[in-house]
Amino acid sequence: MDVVSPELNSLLPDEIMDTEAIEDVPQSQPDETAVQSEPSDDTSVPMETDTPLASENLSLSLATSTAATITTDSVTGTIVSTSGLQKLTAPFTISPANHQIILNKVASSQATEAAKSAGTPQVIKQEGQKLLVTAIGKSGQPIVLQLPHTGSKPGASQTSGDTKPQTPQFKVVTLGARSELKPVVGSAGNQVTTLQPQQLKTVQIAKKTPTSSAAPIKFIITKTVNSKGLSSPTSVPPVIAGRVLTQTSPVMPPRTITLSEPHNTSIQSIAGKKIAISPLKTPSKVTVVSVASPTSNASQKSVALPVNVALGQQILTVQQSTSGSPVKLATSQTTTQNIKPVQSLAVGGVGGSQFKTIIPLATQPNVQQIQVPGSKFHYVRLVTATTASSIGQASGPSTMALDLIWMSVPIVPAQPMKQVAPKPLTSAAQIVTTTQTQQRLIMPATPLPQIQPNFTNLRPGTVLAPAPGGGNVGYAVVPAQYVTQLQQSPFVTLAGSSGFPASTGVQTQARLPLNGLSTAEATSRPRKPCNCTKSQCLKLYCDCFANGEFCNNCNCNNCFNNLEHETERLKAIKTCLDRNPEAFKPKIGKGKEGESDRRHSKGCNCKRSGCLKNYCECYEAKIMCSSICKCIGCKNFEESPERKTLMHLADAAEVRVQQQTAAKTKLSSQISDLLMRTTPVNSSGGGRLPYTFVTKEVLEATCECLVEQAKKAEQTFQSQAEAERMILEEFGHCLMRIISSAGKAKADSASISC
DNA sequence: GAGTTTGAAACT
DNA sequence: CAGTTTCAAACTC
Repeated sequence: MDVVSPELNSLLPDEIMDTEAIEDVPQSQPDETAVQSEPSDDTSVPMETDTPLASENLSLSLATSTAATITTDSVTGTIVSTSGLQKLTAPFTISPANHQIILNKVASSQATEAAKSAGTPQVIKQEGQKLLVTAIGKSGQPIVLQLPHTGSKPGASQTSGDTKPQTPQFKVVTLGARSELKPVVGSAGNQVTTLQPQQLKTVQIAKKTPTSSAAPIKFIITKTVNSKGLSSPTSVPPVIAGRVLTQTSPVMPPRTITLSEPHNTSIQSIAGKKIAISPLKTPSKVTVVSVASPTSNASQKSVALPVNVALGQQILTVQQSTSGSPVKLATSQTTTQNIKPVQSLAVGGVGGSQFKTIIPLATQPNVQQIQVPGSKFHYVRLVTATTASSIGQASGPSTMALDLIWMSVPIVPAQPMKQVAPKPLTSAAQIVTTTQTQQRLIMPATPLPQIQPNFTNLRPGTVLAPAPGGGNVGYAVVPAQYVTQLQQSPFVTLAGSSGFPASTGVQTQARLPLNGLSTAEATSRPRKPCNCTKSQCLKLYCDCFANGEFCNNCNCNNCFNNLEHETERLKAIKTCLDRNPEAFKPKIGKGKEGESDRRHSKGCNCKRSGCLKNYCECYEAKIMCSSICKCIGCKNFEESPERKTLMHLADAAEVRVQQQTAAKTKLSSQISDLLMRTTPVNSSGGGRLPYTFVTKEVLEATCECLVEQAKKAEQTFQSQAEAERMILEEFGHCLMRIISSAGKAKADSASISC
């Protein structure tokens, strides 16, 4: 196991790297019932830690037994929040079909006892927040999430007399596991324990709330890497730190849940099982992502089930790997104070697949946390097993081959949750065929015109609950940049077949909006590989580095912008931030207050390009120069005729490219269609008849007829002219018969095809 | 593809 | 902060 070395720690700002607040929470609830059943006491806090969370806490839990008994299409009940001084009751609906639970606060807390008596999972939900819990693929496998306070109000929920910062806690609880898989849990004692089936493991990460109002909260990142080293980065919008409880039955595979609290988060997927998530870009645009749940299937065997659970402002992504598709995940939480051991819970996989839990502990080397100075984001290097047998077997993880996964854990203050009216999946959404055991993300190919107006004002992470009975699809608003990544990831395409075919695709590097480019622009074209030769990709000359990305599939030489040179990279990051704290922030941001247009944060300094070439950062970002630009001879302003001309030309060129592309596509399709035809039958009425009817046999027969006709003329002593006429006449008859036969065959073919 | 131009980043 | 150098992308041929 790797831990952050003192050297690395020293490189990072204290306010970021100080993770002492992360507590190693003892697994005080080793059995299912302890976790499944929330305390009957309304004032009790359903968390294992002794830190009172009060009203800031959010908890959502689903009892294993209860979930197992959910066989109807839906279960409706009430969840009661009993966190501290605030009592919240929230009606909830559990729909096994979609495995989503939408919580809405209600004014009453009366359902506490009812829920308890009925064995109903209790969910403690913070006021104003909405939780969407998506089970991992099927009923009986609910994900229980408990969310602590958002961190935006540090200490707000503290009880009187408690001078210590509140300790929001994040917990991952996994109940049971597939028999062939064992969750691996690291403990503070540098131990690795293996969860037995049906054994409940509670991993809780405590985080002290920073005294600052901008309390960074880290959250959850889910990363799935299959056996081929492919990963499925999932962006995690701002989320409230919380608890995640994953329940698995003995026959069900353990769940892998990675949680993070990102802020300005960008996820970078890198081939080679390395994940780098950049926090350096602030999502400026949100895209609606519908989260679909698979149908219930208790017998799922090989499944890739990505589940995005939006929690507050964040989306939890839970993905279950398929066989041969190890899932690597990590739970990490950083704080600005007091590093304490952090446990991550890894869950097993299916049949040789690898579910693993990475448990970052300050004293243990299995997780390395690296904070990007000033970026409110840090990397977590996860040590994971790469051999299916090591983890998938009950023999324990001691023999597992370790691999590394890097995940960024953005630190973001939680944001208030927006209530959004449920929107059913509409036809505008991209159709995703959901297999019985698979869960897919459904992302509208178009902005869902019916609901877009509502979405445009939503904050990332907003959860749109599916309309009651409106199907099994909900929506979560996530930064658009994440959608691109999702679209690239098996989460979308995937989840698919049991063989996880989609995951076999090459994992591409994250596409981040570059310097203010719109999401569409950023996502419409892949990020260019850098060609750095002298900077080692550790200076801002390198676009990859500047965008907070690792180099991947680049053409650079002597590249240090990778995990192999983490020390150097961190130094470089620190150097850049020392030089310019805004170095990794998007250059294109909002204009002055009241201005809606984007503008370059520093302005350009162009002298020769007239700001009408891509040398100009403003022009490159497709924005006009502003008053802060120091350019000379600028022509990149609204009324500039040169700019308009260029724009028109660019538009025309783009149209031409699109047309050419469309023409090529059409032509290719037509060619393919022609090649695919086995019988060249002309489908158009009155068209040509199939030439294939003029076969060798037909020709021979025709010739025989003509010869026979010639002989007949000769035998009857016909003149040459008459003989020719007879032969030609016979030839005509032959042609007529050929045509007739062809036409008949055509008709027969048509009738068959129809 | 090589060479040139350009402007941001880095350096002094 | 200004001037210079370095650097890699954009651009031209």
